Amino acid sequence: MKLHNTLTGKVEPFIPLQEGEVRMYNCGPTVYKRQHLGNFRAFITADLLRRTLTYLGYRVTQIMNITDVGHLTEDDVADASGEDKLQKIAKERKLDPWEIAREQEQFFKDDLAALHIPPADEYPRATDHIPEMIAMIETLIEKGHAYEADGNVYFSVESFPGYGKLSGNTPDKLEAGAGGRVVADRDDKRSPHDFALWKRDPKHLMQWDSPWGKGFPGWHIECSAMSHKYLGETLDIHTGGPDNIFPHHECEIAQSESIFNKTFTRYWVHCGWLEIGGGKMSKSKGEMYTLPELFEMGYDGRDLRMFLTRQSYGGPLPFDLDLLDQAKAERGRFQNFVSYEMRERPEGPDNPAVGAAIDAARAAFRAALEDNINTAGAMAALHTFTTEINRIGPNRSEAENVIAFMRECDAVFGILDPDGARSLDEEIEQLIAERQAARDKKNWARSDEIRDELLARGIELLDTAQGVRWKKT
RNA sequence: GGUGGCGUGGCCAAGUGGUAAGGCAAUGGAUUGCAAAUCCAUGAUCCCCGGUUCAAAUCCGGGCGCCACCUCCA
Repeated sequence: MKLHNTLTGKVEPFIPLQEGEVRMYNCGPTVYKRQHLGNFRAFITADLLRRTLTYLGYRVTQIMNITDVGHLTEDDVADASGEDKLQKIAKERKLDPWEIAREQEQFFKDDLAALHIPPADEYPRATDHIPEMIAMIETLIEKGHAYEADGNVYFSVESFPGYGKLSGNTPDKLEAGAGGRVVADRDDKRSPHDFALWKRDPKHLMQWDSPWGKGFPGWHIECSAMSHKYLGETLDIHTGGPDNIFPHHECEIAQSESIFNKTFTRYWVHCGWLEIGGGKMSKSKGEMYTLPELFEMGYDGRDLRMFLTRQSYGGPLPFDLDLLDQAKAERGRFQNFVSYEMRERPEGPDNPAVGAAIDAARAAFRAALEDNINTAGAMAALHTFTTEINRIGPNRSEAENVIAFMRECDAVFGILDPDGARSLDEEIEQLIAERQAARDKKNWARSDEIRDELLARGIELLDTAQGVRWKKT
């Protein structure tokens, strides 16, 4: 298995700290507003990693945080009007921020389920880990990495020489390249690059007691605290969206490594942006789609999975409805293959080419995944496979092996509907029978009339060599 | 200004030294009562200009274009 590591900028062999076991932390959602499709690219990437590692035989422990405390709107230049997003929405909706956080957390989990993303081992909430964060901040102060200023606590970036190793944004570069954007307008900070560990703001709706008075934690410390609690001092994998690289993950490294004096995360994995109209899909910009909106338009969770997984996770992914249709059509090809082409196959002589094709496809599939989760390559292997099998025309038992293999691969992609009990109501069964009778009499007009009627009701009829088949559209 | 990424056929996209996977769409053919599905066939001087090499989409240098981060953001 090879993975692209943001820390080195290279694809490198993945070797977990403990053989066969992977400890993975995923930066989760900020629960103040419904997540949109772009957000889910990061969560699908985490899911894909977990599924791939599991497929390859690793035992994976997966932790995803829930950021329910909200972030500082202006981490560096917060002032009296600086407001937390959660708090802002709460005011607008005249609701308790806790209520919104819990409601949005549930929506998030609903959306994960709709995307067929199995739950992580834990979804720790930031607000449930305030004592752990405070303890870490105290340690940072003791070790000289942080300082208090009037109820605020800041991390001193210059106390950590490794700052910038993840993103390339070292303090000198930030200084040189600031372009007027880094402004030292907070005089209680020793350096404009220092970031908040604990904030004092009487107007803030979520408040906790601390050694520095009432206040609330800075954004970055929660991930250092929770990853440590659930996964230990060194993580194998830490994931997130591209926006997390700087400053969030850079700051996490500074905090955790300053405390434990050891590598915080061995492999940093970040997905690329989901782009719409040439730019990123973003909560703070207008154009975006939530899952319920897309379901309303007739796409289902597996179509969205197909769209989000069919190309490599690392680069930018353009989004528009035409591309989503392309993905839906591509998924339809696989679904059709397992649900119809390979069903009710006739008995017949064995063909050794079928087993050989499965072996070859499995090897190609696995090799692609091991190469930095090359999903496009793995998909291509399956397309080549299905075409070859369709050409061969396997017998009944061979077709069962083919389906089993496709299901095996789908443990990674999660794009195939399980063929549950397939039944139609009696009226429809009767119409199908009536049409068959009409066809036997070559009454094509009546036959086509029934076919059109059923199509309008979402049942598509297909006349095959094995008789009439139907599928839901 | 700094940092990171991207530029491959109509669309999407693998491939990072040996002469371009795959999907979507389109067209023709086989099959079909007609369809659908399926199978077969058809398309690329890999952004530009130099250079290295027997050999470059792939390495090096220089351009051009696009995106993002540096402020909350997956």
